[in-house]
Amino acid sequence: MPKLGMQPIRRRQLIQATLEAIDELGLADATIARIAKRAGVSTGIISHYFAGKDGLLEATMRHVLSDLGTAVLERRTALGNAPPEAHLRAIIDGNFDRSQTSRSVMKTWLAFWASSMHHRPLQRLQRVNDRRLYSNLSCQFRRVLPKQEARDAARGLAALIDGLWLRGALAQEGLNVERARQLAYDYVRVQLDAARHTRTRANDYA
Amino acid sequence: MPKLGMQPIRRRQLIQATLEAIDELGLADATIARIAKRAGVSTGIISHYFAGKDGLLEATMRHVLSDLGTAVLERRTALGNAPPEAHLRAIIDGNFDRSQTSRSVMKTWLAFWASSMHHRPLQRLQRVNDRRLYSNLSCQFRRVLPKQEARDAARGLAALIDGLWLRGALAQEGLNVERARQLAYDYVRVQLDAARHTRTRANDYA
Amino acid sequence: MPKLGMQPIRRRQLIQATLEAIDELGLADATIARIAKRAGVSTGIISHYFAGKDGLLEATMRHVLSDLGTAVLERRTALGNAPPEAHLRAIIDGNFDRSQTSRSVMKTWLAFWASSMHHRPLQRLQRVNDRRLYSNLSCQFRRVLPKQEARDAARGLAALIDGLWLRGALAQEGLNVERARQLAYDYVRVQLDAARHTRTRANDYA
Amino acid sequence: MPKLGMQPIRRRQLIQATLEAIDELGLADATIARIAKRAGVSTGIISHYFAGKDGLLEATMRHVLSDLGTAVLERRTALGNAPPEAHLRAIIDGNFDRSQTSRSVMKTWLAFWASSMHHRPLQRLQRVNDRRLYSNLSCQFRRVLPKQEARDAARGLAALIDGLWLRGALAQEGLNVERARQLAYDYVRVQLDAARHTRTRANDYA
DNA sequence: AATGAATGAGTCTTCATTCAT
DNA sequence: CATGAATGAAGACTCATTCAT
Repeated sequence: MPKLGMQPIRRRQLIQATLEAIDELGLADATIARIAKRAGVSTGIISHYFAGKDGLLEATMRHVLSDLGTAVLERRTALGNAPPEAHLRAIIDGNFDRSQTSRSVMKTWLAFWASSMHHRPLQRLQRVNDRRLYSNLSCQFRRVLPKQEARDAARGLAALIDGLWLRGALAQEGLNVERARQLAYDYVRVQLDAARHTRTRANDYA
Repeated sequence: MPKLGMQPIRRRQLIQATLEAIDELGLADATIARIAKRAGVSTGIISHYFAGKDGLLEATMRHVLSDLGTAVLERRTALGNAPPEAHLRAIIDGNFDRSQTSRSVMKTWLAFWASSMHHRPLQRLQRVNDRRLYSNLSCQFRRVLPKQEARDAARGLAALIDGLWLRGALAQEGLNVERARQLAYDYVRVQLDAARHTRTRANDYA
Repeated sequence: MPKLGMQPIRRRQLIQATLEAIDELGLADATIARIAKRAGVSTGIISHYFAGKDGLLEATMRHVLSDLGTAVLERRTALGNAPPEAHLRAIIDGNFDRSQTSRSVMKTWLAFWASSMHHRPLQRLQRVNDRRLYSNLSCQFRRVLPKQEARDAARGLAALIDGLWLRGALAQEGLNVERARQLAYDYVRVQLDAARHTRTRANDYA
Repeated sequence: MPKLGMQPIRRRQLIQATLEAIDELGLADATIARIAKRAGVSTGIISHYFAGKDGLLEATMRHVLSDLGTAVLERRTALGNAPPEAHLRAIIDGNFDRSQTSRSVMKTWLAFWASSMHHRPLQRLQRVNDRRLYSNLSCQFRRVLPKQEARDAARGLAALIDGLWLRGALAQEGLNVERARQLAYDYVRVQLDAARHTRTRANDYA
């Protein structure tokens, strides 16, 4: 019986199995045989749905990326045009969403980062994401900071977020999400405080 | 007798070739055949000197790690017991030393980070390094900050450094070392300023 | 669905090819590439069905062993509880069955004997077989001989059988099965005659 | 200082190391690197003295063979023209001499038997030895047995000796030399008794 | 005489992909 | 839609041999 609409189901199954396999074995040892076994399907099906292993990996990365985008977007749409600090916190929170801080996803991210250096399609995905984070941050900081300061604040915060993530992925004890978020909040506050002082002082001279 | 003392020469040669191969092809495609060809030697020699590919990779990571350690140490020994800010800047400078910011080394780092998640020996090396950076930073902050604040400042700065590095490795335009250092310096200054205010205010109340 | 139930067919094919390869080239030169070529399949299939070369060799030895067991058993089940001499002759005949005296099988045996000294799994198989022959013989001799004599007769006959086999394998002219069997029969007769004399004499004294 | 007459010393050293290596690792894993290390010399020296590994193995087999020949000959020259039984026992004793029943030598024998099937030079050595044993036995039996009986007795005894040896090499508990010799003696006695009966009966009819 | 560095052919194994069913 | 048998290229590793010193 040719079940209808199997495609999305199978795709989700296989992407999930891929994440698990990368978590458990690492990207290098996540062979399609093992992924297929974990998903409870045959190896042939992977080529059928993803046109090869690369397609599956790309789809998996796209999936994780999309989760990240959603996690951020959800928080921000709720805010309307709240002050910059709220939006910046929402972006931070999105980046430290539970969907992004599970060990399996963090490992996958790290693996993708490394292989994106030599894989055009992955590289494109990763760069789009990088720029999105940067421009989101930059845009918010710009509401209260001069252009150059806004950019630097965005660069610093983006680096801080990624760095906290990275060290969390590598550390024995894992990522302490609460603490990471707090450190990022602090960074935001400091940058915004600087803005306030500048403005105040500017007013003094007026 | 055959040429004596070839071992250190060959080892250096092969480690260099490994770095280049990882830079150009990525860790996954850095086969011993390609590494050997690049070094201008036969494949057999790798097993002879490193007891297999894993040994070569471990030695390569150790080499990069040792360069990093040296880069930091050199700057700090010149300082004696200068104030914390000087030491913190020296640590930052060491981490952004030219030996650590070449594209080839940054790619190698990223590759090692990813594979260290599933490779005990690499994991050990990486963790030792991680902890060294943290404890160095923590130690300096502790000279002027209460314990908890010092720790958080160290965590933040370590993450910022790694994050700047990471984003530099991934970015199309590469790492802007000058700007990265400046952002890290700013972070240090902010943390130390906080300390000064606290102390000043404490004095006010006295 | 792909061809079903290929496994037993392929396994038999590959075991047969292994026997031929060992016969022609010796165990040391029976590479899986050559075995696969002889079987008309690719090398990969060997790992697929036997999980590596060792698995194939073990399966091959097991196959030869099983043939030997069958050759002996067939002859003995036909005998019911015939006198010991008949059973002993059946065991001898089984050991010199055509399935065991082809040059290819004899060479394989010799090769396995040699490598069983340093290969646990093969050693186990070989020892089970050795003990089976000894205990079968011992058991039959015991029906007419005192314990100690029965054991020695069994040891002698087992050695004679293996020795005839061995020398047949090594000799230029090959194994003369008829003559070998006759020599073994003679050995049996002599041992049993000794038993009869003893008993007769015992009766004389009665 | 070019030491004089190193050749025989080195050769003996290397042959001894070869025997030990085969004992410990098996022929397949007795690489020249391991043999050389065991002998405390460099690998190059093996080619120098034996023109390659095959030469070393051949020399090793020749050495063992020569020990066997000596063990038999020594015992027989002491006998002069004693009766056949004494000579046959001497041959048996020589074959079970301590130089031939150490585990290391027995393993080596087995390995050589197996590889002699596909190595002309080893095969030649082995066949010369086989025939020597057979003709020695045959010659002694011939002194008291008709031609055909003598040949069969020789074939049987040769097989028995080799079989006892073989099973001793393979058995967990090793070779029980005393028991093996006794079983071979028994075989001789039986054959010679048969001769005596025949002759006696022949006389009766006279 | 002796070394051991270096080679590179040869081995086993793994794995993404294909395809007949 | 789905299977899994089969392929064969590519990988890491081993090892006998060579040769400059």
